[in-house]
Amino acid sequence: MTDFKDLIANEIFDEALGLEIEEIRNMIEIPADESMGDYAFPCFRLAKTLRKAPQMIAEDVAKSAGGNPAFSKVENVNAYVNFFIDRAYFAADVIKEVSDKGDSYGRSDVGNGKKVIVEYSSPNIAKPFHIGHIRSTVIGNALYKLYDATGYDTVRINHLGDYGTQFGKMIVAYRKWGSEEKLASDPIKTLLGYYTRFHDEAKKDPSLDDEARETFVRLEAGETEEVELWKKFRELSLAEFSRVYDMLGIEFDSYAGESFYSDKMPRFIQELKDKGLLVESQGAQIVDLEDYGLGAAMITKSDGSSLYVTRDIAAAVYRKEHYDFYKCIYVVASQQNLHFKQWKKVLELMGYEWEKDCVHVPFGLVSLSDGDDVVMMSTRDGKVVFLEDVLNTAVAKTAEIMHEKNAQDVDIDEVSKEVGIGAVIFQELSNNRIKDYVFSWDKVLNFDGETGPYVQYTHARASSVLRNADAADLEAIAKGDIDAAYLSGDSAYMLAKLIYRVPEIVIEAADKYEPSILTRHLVDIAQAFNKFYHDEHILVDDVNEKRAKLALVAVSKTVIANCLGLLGIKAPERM
RNA sequence: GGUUCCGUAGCUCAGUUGGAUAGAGCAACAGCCUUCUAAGCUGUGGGUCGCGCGUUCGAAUCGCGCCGGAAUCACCA
Repeated sequence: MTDFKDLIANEIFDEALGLEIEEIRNMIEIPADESMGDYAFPCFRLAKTLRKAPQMIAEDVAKSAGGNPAFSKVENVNAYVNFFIDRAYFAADVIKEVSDKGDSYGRSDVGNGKKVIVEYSSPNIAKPFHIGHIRSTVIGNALYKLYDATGYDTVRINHLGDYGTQFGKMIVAYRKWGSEEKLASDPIKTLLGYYTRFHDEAKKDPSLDDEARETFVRLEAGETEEVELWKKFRELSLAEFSRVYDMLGIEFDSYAGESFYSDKMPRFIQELKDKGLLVESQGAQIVDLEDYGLGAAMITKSDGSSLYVTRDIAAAVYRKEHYDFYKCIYVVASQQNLHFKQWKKVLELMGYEWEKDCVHVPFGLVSLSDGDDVVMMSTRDGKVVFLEDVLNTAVAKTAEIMHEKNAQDVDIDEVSKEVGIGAVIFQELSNNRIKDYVFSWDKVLNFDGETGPYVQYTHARASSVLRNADAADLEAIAKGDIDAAYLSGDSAYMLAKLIYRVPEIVIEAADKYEPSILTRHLVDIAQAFNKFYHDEHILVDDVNEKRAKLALVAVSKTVIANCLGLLGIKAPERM
């Protein structure tokens, strides 16, 4: 595919301007308005060095840069030099590229096989998956796919919250009030019941908390009885989580959670001591980070047991030694910003220079509305929306709509899952990660406008047009036997331009750890396709015109499916 | 109180690493199915880009100061 910025930079280049080709390339921008061309080169900055009015510079550049057949027009407007690309040339270029690449259009090899670890989802064992957990899960999955698509060698880690004092609590509760049959029949709800009961009782009798801490100490010391119970809780929980992961189509390469690092910590505690970083404070061992404005990072509690930071240090070093990563990405809520800053600082003080390659990718908080108030989700107080309920409701609503519309030749069972779950994922990925939001049923169940179903619908619509085409037409476009001159209308051109940008958008989304960049672009593509669909009749009598338009439809369908795939969403043929 | 993040249309949000007249969707209203899927398309109304000062040829975007909201600040993760 032609790189038009390169092409333009080479046209503009002139030693008298005093700019390298690469500098010129970086200055080229895309005008806000179509009528001002496809690419623009602003000359303001040159005014100083050339000691000439920017308009005059633009005029000169425009004069010398014309003449290439790829451009239909090059003109200056005030200080801008505007480039108009020849539309037929452009459409032919884009269609050929997407047709050749097919499923791999949008992928690139900028990662050059370097190892990238993505840690995401990481739920706490023994607690239900709620709507807050979807963020790390879905954003992390999209980032994994984006890194995979840009040529990195990826490892997906589910850093399970399967350790810590909470398991001391759970074991104490189970021993006091537990029942094996209840646990087997509905594990998560039963475990959750123990957990909430523990907290209620501990309010009255604080000695329970001490008992829980002691129990965790025994668990960490490897006492058989505690370890057996903990194993049981972990396995039962994992089985339930995998049901949700299956619905979302999400997999992991490793489930090495916090417990995995339990026996790997003493080495680092010793190392911290040896390096003179560890200080005793009120019976606990800390690293003092006051000088960096980061407070104190607690490494071991006064009873000697470990903490979050300790386990994360062990995990990071283990991963570096085991995977030798180029980059390790942590998709974890912004609530833990301080924790990650402390942890990185400790690694830095320990002399691990590669801590710079560890990236915390934070995301905003999901809260619930409670009357006029907005409240944080709380499993304990029952103020919680379960992810599985949201997914099931979205699927049911989709099936209802499909029945209303009398969908023909469609497996409603299958497609309603793809669309309903796709809607939930899509919504999660459509805003900037960092934004907080308040969960709303109306919003997740809205399938109009900038939504997953809208994009999927566009894909199904394109598929439908292709089904209505003749075999001879499809054969011709497969061979590339088309006349792109029929694709110079505004809406066809707009669509082609958006498709052209997909590979760079994928790279940008990965670089910025921001799947929403791709989601937004995908909505733009769907809008452009629908406009094209309405503006121009596709299956016209004129064979050449029909084939050119069909080629653009086929290419659009491929691109939409590829982009949905990168977000972890299915692209049904009919809906 | 310290630190970090957020503030753009009634609501939810984009805004291309400082550029040309600030854009979508939802909601409201008005149109478009005897041609390819109306989960669609077209149009109308709706803005002191939280406020102020500064840097610059140029600021929603960068700096500083306020105002408002959120998260977080040692034995949870």
